[in-house]
Amino acid sequence: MDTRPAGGRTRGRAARPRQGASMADVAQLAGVSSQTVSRVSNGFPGVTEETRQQVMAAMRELGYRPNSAARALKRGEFRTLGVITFSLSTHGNIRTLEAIATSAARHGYAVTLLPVAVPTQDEVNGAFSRLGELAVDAVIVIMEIHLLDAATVSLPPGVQVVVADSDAGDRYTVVDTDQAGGARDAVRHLLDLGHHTVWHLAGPEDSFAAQRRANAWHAALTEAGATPPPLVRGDWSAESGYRAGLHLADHPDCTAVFAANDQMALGLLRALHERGRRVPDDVSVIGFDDLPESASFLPPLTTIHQDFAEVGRLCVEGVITKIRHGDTTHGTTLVPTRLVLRESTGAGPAGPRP
Amino acid sequence: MDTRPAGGRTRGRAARPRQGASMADVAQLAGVSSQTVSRVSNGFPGVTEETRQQVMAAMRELGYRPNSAARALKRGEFRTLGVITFSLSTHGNIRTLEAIATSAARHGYAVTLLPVAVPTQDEVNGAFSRLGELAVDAVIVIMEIHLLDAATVSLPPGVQVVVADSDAGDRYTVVDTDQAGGARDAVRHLLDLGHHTVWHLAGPEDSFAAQRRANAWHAALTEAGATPPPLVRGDWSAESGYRAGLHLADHPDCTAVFAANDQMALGLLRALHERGRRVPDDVSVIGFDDLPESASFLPPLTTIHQDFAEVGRLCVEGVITKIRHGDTTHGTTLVPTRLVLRESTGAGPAGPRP
DNA sequence: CCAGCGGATGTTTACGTAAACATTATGAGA
DNA sequence: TCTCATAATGTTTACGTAAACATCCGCTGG
Repeated sequence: MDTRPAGGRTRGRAARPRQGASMADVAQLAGVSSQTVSRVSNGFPGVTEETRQQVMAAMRELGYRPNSAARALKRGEFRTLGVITFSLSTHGNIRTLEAIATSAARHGYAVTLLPVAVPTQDEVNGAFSRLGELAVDAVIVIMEIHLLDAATVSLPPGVQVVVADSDAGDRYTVVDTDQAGGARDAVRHLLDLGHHTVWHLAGPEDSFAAQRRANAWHAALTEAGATPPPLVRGDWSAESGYRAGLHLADHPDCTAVFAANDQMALGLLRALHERGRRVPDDVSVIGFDDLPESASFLPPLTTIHQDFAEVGRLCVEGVITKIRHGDTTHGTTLVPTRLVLRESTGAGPAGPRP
Repeated sequence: MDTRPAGGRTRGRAARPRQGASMADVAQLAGVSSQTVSRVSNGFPGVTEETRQQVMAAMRELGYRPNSAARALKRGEFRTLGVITFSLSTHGNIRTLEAIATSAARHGYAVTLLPVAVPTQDEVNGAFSRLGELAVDAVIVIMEIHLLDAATVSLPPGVQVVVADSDAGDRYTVVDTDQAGGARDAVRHLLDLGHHTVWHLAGPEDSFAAQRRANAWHAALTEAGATPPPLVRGDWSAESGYRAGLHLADHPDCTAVFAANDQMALGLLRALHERGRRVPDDVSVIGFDDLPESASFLPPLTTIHQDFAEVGRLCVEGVITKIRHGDTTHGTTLVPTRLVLRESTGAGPAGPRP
């Protein structure tokens, strides 16, 4: 019996750093060729049950694990998806990322994270150039498209891309929440409750999601014959919502506010409370996102639920389809939203519609 | 001039799926050997400036990108860290992950995500066995240790591990927030404000973080000569905080509550408000985590700030040190917390201490 | 004037896997 | 009994890179 430690080599360098037994080692122990080990390892047919068992036993004994680098080199694919996103600070990005990771795992893909700390152009370029050397077959970008557009570094050839949370269906495959539909639902909900019009606390100007929510808000109002009040600008943060709320509290004719996300709605609620305006009696507030915490706001927040999990899932399936079929078509897939009724919205001055 | 498309091959299979030019292609175009290309690619000395420029030009022309699979195979390392975590649902995990990704990138490492959807034992085992085939040099586990302990699958040999958010310094290298210190600070702050004692809204029983916060709460109280009230159990969610709050609101002698996280504190605030108990006039509330939103709670929440970024950074540095030096020692690194004073805590019945 | 040195570059080889091809058994049908 | 097909297994080779070693060159110093 061979008494050398598992993974030892007869010839060559004493210390192979970290990497256990190879196919050759297993083959030797099992008394077969390494090709047979390969067949067993990949579950290929044409191996006797007896041989298979021997090989399996040898694998167990040596603690054999396929070397994924060698595999990737041979197969020409990594079975890995890259995810580019700047900062995981927003709830949506995280939920999407989580769904991507889960969905990718289900398809046998690993997920590699490419964080872009600061969303400057340099950082984005850096991420994309790093990407070139990265072991990924495809990339999912969770990022506002203008940053992607401005990137001077081109994507490595052969690396497929799907973009989430953006609108560039003409140049990329895009999966996104139906921002416009959700915003429209929010506005209609408030109008249906009898509010003459709806104010909008928008996200930052450079965000397409914010822009589309604001556009849809405006369109839904004019469609319904209501006069859009001046748009109030926030930056997604609760703090900015608070500041905007102090401002809005001074408008006595403001009875309904659609905040472009739940965090700003939170700040808004605080400001209104401080200024003695009751929600929903004096002012109705609706948010967008449906954070887990939103149900515990004061009062619990009526909001538009986004199905981030579905967005992530569709991103992965889209990108894997592209890998499989070398697909180069573009297009946008929209994931519907859902109105979640809680206690922050109530009847307006005109009374609820029948 | 050669008119074949870049990356084309004279011999062999027509369609090499996705993979551009190789070193050999660059070498041929530049009129040098592939070894020289390798030297240029890795920035090694011993190459004339003139040759270097020629090679670089050829690289650009062919869009050459080093094949990371081949590199990994040759070098025996992947320059990749795996991160195991179940669900990215908690603020802390995400912040830690973000810091890990950023810090890893700075060290030239990529980060691969290993999500464990449901924290069942099977799932954890699955993640660990997938890990064996995964292209990672080391693993950072963000997980309660009891799940790691119960995993029947052993880690692949040669893969270093660092655990965050846990306490297993005797068996693993651990980086964690100083849970006990933070909890002690929270309790002392409330006692200093003149509260006779402090109630505790704890996290779930199976969480070590929750357990340590609860233990420290108890210890700090007895140390100070105060009588610990019965512990109230939550599950980290705002909803559970709300339920607990309804319960606590009925105790007239409850003037100060230390919630084990900010989300439960949020629910607690809502319940107290609903029951007409003013914060901080009637009841003081302190949280733990310092979510970005906590400053916009009603009222803004006094809380214990956790430095997740530091935890992530230390995890990466720890694990890279281990990789470099084959370190097998264990030990725990604690990251200090910081008391963030806002408006949810105020003077107790005994009045603030001098 | 030549040995010898050192810098620049080329050649060989191995990393671990798996496709492609080659070889050896086994058994069925003529 | 002797093909010949077929299944089981072995052998060769290539994937792209980089370490190790080999070669070539010009120049310095004796």
